[in-house]
Amino acid sequence: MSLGGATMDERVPRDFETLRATILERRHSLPKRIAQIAAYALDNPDDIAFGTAASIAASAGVQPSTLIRFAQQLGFDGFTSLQLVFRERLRERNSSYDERLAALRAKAEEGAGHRAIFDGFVAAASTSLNDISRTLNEDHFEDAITVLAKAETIYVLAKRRSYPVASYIAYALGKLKIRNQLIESAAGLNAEMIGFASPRDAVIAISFSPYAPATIEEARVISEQGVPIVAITDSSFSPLAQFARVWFEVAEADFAGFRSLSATMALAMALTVAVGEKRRDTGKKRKP
Amino acid sequence: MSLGGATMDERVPRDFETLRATILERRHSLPKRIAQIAAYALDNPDDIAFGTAASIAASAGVQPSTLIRFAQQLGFDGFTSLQLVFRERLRERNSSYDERLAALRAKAEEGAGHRAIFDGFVAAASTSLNDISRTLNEDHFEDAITVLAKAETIYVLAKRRSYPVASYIAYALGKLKIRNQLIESAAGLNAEMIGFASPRDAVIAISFSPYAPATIEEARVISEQGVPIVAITDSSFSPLAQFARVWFEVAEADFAGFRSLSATMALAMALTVAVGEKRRDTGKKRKP
DNA sequence: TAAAAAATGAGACAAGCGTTCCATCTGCAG
DNA sequence: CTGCAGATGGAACGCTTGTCTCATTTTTTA
Repeated sequence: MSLGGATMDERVPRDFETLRATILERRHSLPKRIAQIAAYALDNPDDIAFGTAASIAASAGVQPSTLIRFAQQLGFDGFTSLQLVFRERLRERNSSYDERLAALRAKAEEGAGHRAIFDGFVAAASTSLNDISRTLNEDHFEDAITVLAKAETIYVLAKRRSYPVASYIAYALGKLKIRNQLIESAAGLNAEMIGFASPRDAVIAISFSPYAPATIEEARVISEQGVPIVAITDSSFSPLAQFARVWFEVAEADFAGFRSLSATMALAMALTVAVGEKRRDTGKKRKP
Repeated sequence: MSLGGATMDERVPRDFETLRATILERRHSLPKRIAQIAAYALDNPDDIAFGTAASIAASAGVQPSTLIRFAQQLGFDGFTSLQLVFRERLRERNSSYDERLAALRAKAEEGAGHRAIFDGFVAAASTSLNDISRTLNEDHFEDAITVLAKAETIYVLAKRRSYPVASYIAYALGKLKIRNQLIESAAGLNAEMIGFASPRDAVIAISFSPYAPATIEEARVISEQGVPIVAITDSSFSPLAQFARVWFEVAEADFAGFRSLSATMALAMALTVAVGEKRRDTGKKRKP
């Protein structure tokens, strides 16, 4: 009976943040060696998650038994249960973005207010940025810059959903005083516009599934003229990839049926500025 | 000697990405049971990191010994060494959002090279998203949705740097079958276009410092016609704010002189979708 | 189809694990 | 200084772990 009472008194912290708070709170009332471990645990949470009781105790400069007393003092029944909290923390942190996005999607679907919609788009954008910064192929990036920096005129080709990116690229290239041509024409003169492109020029083409047929067709024509294409698309099966000299695979997360543009946008900005920088450098070298 | 040769032949993947690539590459040449574990490992990397050989084998539906053969086939000398790679992955991924951002920014600032430019733009975009999700005023957001949902036609007004956002809004509104008009005209008929707007319509206007004079002027004219304006701009001193019924302050981080658009973009997407949703709901209520 | 080779399953085993127990030490009240 | 309770160290224990071995099954080859 009294044992049952005792275990009910001590609320066992099940998540890392609660545990952390509990430790900080009791910090000053803990015995010396136990406090020593407490400090080590908060400083090296990863070691607690992965290490063995023996290795952790050695690193912290205490005996393994002290480690267990520490766990018990916090209400756990042993080191193993305490370690689970530290492991769970790693699991959660790792998948937090995807899970958060999934949760938001579910929330938004059941109609949980407009704030959820906003949060969803922010989460989708963050996820996309995370992904691209992990997966960007640096060699492709360098190749693309080389191709574009050599071009006399950079043509920019994108329709529909990708069009905003194209219009931004055109704006930024203009600001950098790099000659460029956005392939769009209210008068339906795209074909003629493309006809002017030569192998000394280059194209940035952007298209995601479902690929705008016009983009694909224009990319085909322009690549047959020998103009090198730098493509931003969403998979190696993209019809755009086959025409491209260099292509980037960008996986954008979506929300409410609308895919983010943040990763594509960041890549586009980086490409543009890097090309500008490369031109300045080679310009200096030519006429020093 | 022959042993030395053997170990040198097999390059042991030390980081998770390499390991993943290796597995995917050999996927089809692996024995059935081994392939079974390979698939499980890529699907449940967390389980591999934390589980014991026995528990993982049970979850994957194989014998523990098969797990070890899998590890050896990849060049590891046992399950334990393979597990270390999966653990290292969690350790690295764990670095929190802010830490990662700081690392990116540091790299971008000190490190020359083109990768640094890319990192810089990703960092700027992430920072902007962080900021906006902290500072977005929920009441303003609701007000803006109310104003826009009531509009017969939504006019979209933005030039230069903000134009990509406007073109995206127009695209998304179109997809949601919401009548809209992007205020741009190759023929210089903007004034006439604006003239059609009535108080039963609404405007989304976007402009950041240095404010495009045309945007400000058009916003002034259209507000004098009694058309409510929802503005996205960068400060309360913005000339756009004074004409607006509702306005949002969006602080975008910049890199290399180019400001991010990610926060503005996320807000624009959220506004658009939320308006679409609100219209569906009130539509249902009106004629059930 | 028969023989050889590769893959697999299942049990054995030593090493290392978390935990417990008890002797010793430390700090403090009387 | 003595007595005592809590804190600590270190050895011992039982159990689970990863790995190895070997018999059996499956696949490949001739």
